[in-house]
Amino acid sequence: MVRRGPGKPTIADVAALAGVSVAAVSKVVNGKTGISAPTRERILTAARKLQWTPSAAAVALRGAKTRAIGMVAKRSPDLLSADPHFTLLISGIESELSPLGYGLLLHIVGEEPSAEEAAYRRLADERRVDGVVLTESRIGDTRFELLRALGMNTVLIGTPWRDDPVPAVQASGLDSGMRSAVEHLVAHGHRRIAYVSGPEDRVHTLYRRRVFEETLAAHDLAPSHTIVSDFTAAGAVDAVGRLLDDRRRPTAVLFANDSMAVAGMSAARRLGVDVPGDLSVIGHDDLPLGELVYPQLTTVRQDLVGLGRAAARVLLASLDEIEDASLDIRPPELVVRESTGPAAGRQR
Amino acid sequence: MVRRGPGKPTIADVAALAGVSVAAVSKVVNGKTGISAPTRERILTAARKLQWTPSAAAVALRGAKTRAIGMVAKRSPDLLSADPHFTLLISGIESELSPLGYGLLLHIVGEEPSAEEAAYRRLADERRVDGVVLTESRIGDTRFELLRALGMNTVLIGTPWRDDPVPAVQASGLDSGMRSAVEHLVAHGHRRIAYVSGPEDRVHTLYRRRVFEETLAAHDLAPSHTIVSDFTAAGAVDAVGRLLDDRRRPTAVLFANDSMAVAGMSAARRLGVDVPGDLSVIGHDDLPLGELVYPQLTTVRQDLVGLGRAAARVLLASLDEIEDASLDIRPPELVVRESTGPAAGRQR
DNA sequence: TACGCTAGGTATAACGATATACCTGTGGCC
DNA sequence: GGCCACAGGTATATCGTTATACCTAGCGTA
Repeated sequence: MVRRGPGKPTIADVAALAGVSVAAVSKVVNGKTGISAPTRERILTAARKLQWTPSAAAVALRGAKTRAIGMVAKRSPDLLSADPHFTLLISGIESELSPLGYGLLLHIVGEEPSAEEAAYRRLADERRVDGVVLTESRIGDTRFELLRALGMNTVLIGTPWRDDPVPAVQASGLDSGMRSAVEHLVAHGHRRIAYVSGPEDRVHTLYRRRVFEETLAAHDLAPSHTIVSDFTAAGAVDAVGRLLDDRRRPTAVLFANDSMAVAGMSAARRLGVDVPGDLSVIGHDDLPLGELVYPQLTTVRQDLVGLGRAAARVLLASLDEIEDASLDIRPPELVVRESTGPAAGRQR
Repeated sequence: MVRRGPGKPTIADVAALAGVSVAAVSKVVNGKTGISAPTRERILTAARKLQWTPSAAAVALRGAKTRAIGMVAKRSPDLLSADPHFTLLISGIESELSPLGYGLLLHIVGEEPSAEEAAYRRLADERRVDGVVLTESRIGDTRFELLRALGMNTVLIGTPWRDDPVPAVQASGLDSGMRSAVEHLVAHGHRRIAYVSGPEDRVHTLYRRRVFEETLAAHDLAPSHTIVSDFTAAGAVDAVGRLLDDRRRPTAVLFANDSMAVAGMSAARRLGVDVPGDLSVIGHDDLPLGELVYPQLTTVRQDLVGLGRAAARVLLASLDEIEDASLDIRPPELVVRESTGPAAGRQR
């Protein structure tokens, strides 16, 4: 049998090496007073020599703090990788958690309705995390109640459904992105503008559609088409097919995310429709993807990393890890690139 | 002061409700023998009624098993979201971990050299995870030694550097993807073929370049250009610029990942070079992105989800959670789409 | 009858860190 | 000189589970 390494040092080993009690070591590493400077030094040196760090499990058991945050992403792998929305949020969250030694416990569940709830329940029941981040606020969302019942710290990225008293983070001037997108199109002479939205159970889907319609109405216009889609490439291709089939086809389309927009652009060009010559296309989120393609995608930038960071800070504040949760999130703004132009039939 | 909910039930509460000792409860939930069927039922009912689940922290402290796996991704948020490589791996890993109640603790660190090591060290020192997944095997990789020294279960996704005795998962027939990509091009009459690789410290970069050169050599050809890039869009654009500037410009380019390939295609078209008419382009990984764009990207498919799953299984096996770690990973294969065609100057 | 054996439990010591309560020696002060 | 205060510690209960050792009743057997 092999010796299992040094067997992992414990606080007792450090105490023994420094010639003090375990309590003294604990006090030093937790910054409590009552230990003289020379003793403190001896203890710290001993800890360094043994490469000792407090065991997360023991700390968690004692203090009921796990120093971890949970997040459940409800998406199929394919969709997840096609749309790096989550990835950016996660990056933002991590960037705030890391410096404080917090970890992010991630669960990816499929579309089965019960899987998500089960995942949250497990995180809470097993006390694996100190808080959770919720994304994609949905109509009739039951997750808040569940988590409140489980006594879990929660923060939502997005707009709460109704007036749910859940802490939420969102950018100020939330409608500015969609509004300036529509106005950009109108200013370029577009009169028939379509919207391809995400699934209707999302709160932001309805919100953005409302802004879309209101902005058009302010210019005495109505949506030419509104198609409910599903964030997939296939959905986008299908939507574009239907839009272009129409005798009164739109001259511009807004998509609910960038991957649909890119897929839509390709579908249009495959049908012999030039972007932006015959059809202007606008995406949403400003993922790196949009800059990669030709023509580059005009899109509504959303500060996803900022949203992630802000969400993390809200949780950290309610865990008394930081004083002030506030962090300003850049408001959504239109990024004009190459996929939009003057309305067809007007340009010459 | 508000009563803090039910105060979270413990095993003792369950035992009390069932009228047995805590030990009896523990035995039942862990499937040990020595408890009669009726008592077992009483205990299970009590547990259900109280919604009790063992506290992860206490279990971890006792058994030294945290039921969590760690992973450190070393990338900037931008790069991470441009290239969903990691996302797919994570999906695969999660799909194996979830059913067994294991969690994935994710850390995203920037490019600073020390950050990654610090993250691994922290995972190990604090005993937050039972094992870690390593990706992107690098030349002169120090992570294995570090983790071995820390006594951490480790699995590498990719080819180990030298003969490092670290458990690794990779597809069989690893070179088949790159080889058939080159052969596809040669068969279409391409003679001047370039390769835009990722950073040179990656093991797979060198490996693929070797396969690239060997396959060409088998057809009495040599690489027209080899450019070392960095997985970014800017890097790809720059590379394409240099390739097309050359009087003896290549008629085909292979890129080390799909985002570079897509960015490269766009750059070419922006320079008035038709894809695939004037330049054939091949990517690597087969991310959903490749199907979104126009023309659709010919690429080398890699079973990233499978690799993630296999890695998770190796760890689970070494943690005695499953018997057999084996899982077959689909070998890399060429997916021919629209971005490749006959060599320019040959077609008519 | 005494003995052993087993099924079906119970009591309790870990696991590692922390907070609380409790010592102890020294100096200051009246 | 006697007493107190306080710096600088120590000893230990505790968190929730699990594993180990140990009971105990009931039955079969010599």
